[in-house]
Amino acid sequence: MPTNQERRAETPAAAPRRRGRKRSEETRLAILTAALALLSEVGYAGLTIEGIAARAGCGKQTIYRWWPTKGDVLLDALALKAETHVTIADHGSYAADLRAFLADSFRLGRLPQVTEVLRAMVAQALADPEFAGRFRETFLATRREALSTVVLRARERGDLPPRPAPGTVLDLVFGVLWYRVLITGGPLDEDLVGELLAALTSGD
Amino acid sequence: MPTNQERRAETPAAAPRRRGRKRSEETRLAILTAALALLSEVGYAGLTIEGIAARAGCGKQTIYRWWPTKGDVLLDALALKAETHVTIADHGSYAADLRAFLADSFRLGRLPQVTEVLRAMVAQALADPEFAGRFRETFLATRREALSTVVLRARERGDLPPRPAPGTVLDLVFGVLWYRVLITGGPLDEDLVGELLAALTSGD
Amino acid sequence: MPTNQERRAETPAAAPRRRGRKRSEETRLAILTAALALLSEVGYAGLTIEGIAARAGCGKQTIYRWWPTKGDVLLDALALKAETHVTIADHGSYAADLRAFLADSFRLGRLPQVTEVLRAMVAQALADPEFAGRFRETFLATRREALSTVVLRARERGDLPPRPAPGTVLDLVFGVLWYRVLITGGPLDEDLVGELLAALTSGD
Amino acid sequence: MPTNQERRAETPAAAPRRRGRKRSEETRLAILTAALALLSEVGYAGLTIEGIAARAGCGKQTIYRWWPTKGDVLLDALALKAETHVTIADHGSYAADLRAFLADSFRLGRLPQVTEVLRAMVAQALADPEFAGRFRETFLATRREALSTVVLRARERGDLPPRPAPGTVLDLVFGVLWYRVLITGGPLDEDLVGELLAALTSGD
DNA sequence: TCATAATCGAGACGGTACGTCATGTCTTCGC
DNA sequence: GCGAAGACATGACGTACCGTCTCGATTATGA
Repeated sequence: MPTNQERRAETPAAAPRRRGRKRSEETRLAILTAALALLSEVGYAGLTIEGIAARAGCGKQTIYRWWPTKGDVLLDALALKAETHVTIADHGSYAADLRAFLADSFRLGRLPQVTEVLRAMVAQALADPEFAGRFRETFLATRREALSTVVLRARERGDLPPRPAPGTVLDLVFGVLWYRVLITGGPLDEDLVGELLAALTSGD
Repeated sequence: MPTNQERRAETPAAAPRRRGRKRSEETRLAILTAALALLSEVGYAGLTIEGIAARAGCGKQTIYRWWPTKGDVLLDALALKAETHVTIADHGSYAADLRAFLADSFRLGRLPQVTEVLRAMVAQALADPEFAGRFRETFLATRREALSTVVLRARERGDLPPRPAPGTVLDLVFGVLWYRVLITGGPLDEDLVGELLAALTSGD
Repeated sequence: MPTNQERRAETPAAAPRRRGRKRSEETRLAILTAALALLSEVGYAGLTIEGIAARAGCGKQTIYRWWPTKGDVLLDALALKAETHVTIADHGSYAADLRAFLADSFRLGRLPQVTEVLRAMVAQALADPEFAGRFRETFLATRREALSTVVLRARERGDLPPRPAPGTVLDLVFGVLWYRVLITGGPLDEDLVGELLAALTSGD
Repeated sequence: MPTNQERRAETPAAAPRRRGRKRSEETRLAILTAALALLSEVGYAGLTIEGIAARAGCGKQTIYRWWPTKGDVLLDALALKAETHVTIADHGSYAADLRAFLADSFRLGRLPQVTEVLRAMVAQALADPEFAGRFRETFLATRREALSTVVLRARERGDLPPRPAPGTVLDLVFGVLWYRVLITGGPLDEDLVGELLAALTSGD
């Protein structure tokens, strides 16, 4: 997952040398860690730049210099915290690939530390269209791409039911996932994997 | 849809006698109208109790007296604004019932005034667990109940595919719906109706 | 001491008959008592009409109907609480009369319940010129009149030193008294009586 | 007159190094000026922190950061506005010293801008015991000390009447002064100087 | 005896200011 | 020039009272 911390890089190729004191990696980690800790303790609404700075032992300006919003801090923090990769290896059939993808995704979605951040980022995205764009393009896009790979491979293999269309498959899968995470709090368990597989593969 | 404005009513049956000046219905409507207008103009993050009071020409206390958060104001405002009923009449088959339900729901979900409020209420729910409870029990519960009626009727009719299970059907339908409304902004169109019908009725 | 509770009496002689429910004496006493109690508990700054009404078990309007400010409530309450008369009987000499007057005044001024109210009324007078007028004309005037009687009697008797002038005597006596009550919190004791007598009678 | 603006200074000698942005002297003066202007326009009761901030063009927090109450703002503003020194030079006799002190004090006490602030500060002191302490220790103490110097010098010189005692002299002088300023609004004129001199020096 | 009228407790109303909190910007000092 | 500390203008928070205004329920005349 790409991070969004390179706000100062004017040109990606040139200008690798910048004057003055270098960015403190130590401080950067302190900020991300503090953000995650505070998110667990006080929730997204109670999370403040001021609080993160105090907890991280840094000045507010240091945060504002590198991240535009608290949501962006969390976006980076997520990459730090959880190994967010999911399996897209070829298991021989659409059903097997899909099962593996779902199992991986749900495993992550059962970690409270992960769902907390996910919920926080949606909250930020709902309040801030610019962040919503960054969120979609960095975080969401990689997830959709992964599942997309699985679906397209099934199509090539000739093993994909005619309906639902590939785009809809993505929306159905991520739909239930986010719906349970954001709204009902329902479980992401083996049952749901079975139900989804049934719904998405029965038309073959 | 039940509203949540009866904060003072201890017992629904008893206590028909309340002393003191009565609540001003005029002011109540002014507040709900102002909240909706401001939501469109400045978005949920920019919506403030102070702003609503100013626009409605009332004191802040009058809002705090009757609604605990700005989300609750919107919850009531939604009931005022849109006719939120969906069809659950019997059309003879599961597919027909489902198609009617989806058409109705999507029609509402295409109104920007409605999706604005829906997004705002989820934002509030993510930031405020107590509101989340009220939101689920008042707004979401009635939606789920409607679709539940359709599904259970199909089961009695013997017309419901063995999978997905009734509960999962609800999660799949509302999952895509909320996913598009909250996250991708994708369309709630006739195509999606078809895709959903295919996924939910193919297993028979 | 005249009270200021007759706000409705248009003409003192005529119109003794008014229709409708009579003023509740019970409530009036409850209000005055509550005001004094609260003054002791929370101080003048913390004293509110709302608090008095709650403590007295009456509506706010009932207070506003009869008294224009909380200071006026206290003005009436003072008459209820303390016997505020001072001796102006003739003791044969200016010095004796003055000593008796001072002893009486200081005795009252040593009661915390009395000084609390005095301080409160000055606070109100400083914030509210209209009340200041009522305060001067009702409460202060009677005090000054009493001492004035003593001084003028001495002049007739030929027993008053040429200086300070009668008006200044009043200002000196009440000056120290209020200064200690309002500002330094110094004692109103026998010593002060002696000092004042020395200063005011030495010129004879 | 010492000011009370050094709330942060833990030790007067140490801690010369403070990090972060320095206090804005410009803003400080704007606040004091605004407070005085508003006091004249709307009186002490109508004076609000919010109003001062608006007039001074600063945030409320900036006022709360440096002064605990509006009275403390005025306490500092007084030092800014009026040259509050009084003469305590040796004029050769108690009577001459006293006359000079009174003339100086009364001259200040005839300036409406000064009496306004004095009345305001007493109002605050009556409502707020903690402020009363600060008021006594900073403002009042220096006034009393000045007159005390005059009186004690007279005692050394052997020129002080046996009564009233030095402490009582202070109370008598400041008593009349405050009584006229706070309560009767009587004049602080040459007549009063004469009367006071007569009362305080006749016992020799 | 019954309408009229004033009072009472209660409590909602439009306001204003409170004192606090967090925002994002800025200035200052030390590394 | 980065980073900490922290002052600054801004603006919303949620609360407390203000003084006014209905309400329904009590009393009291006086016609």
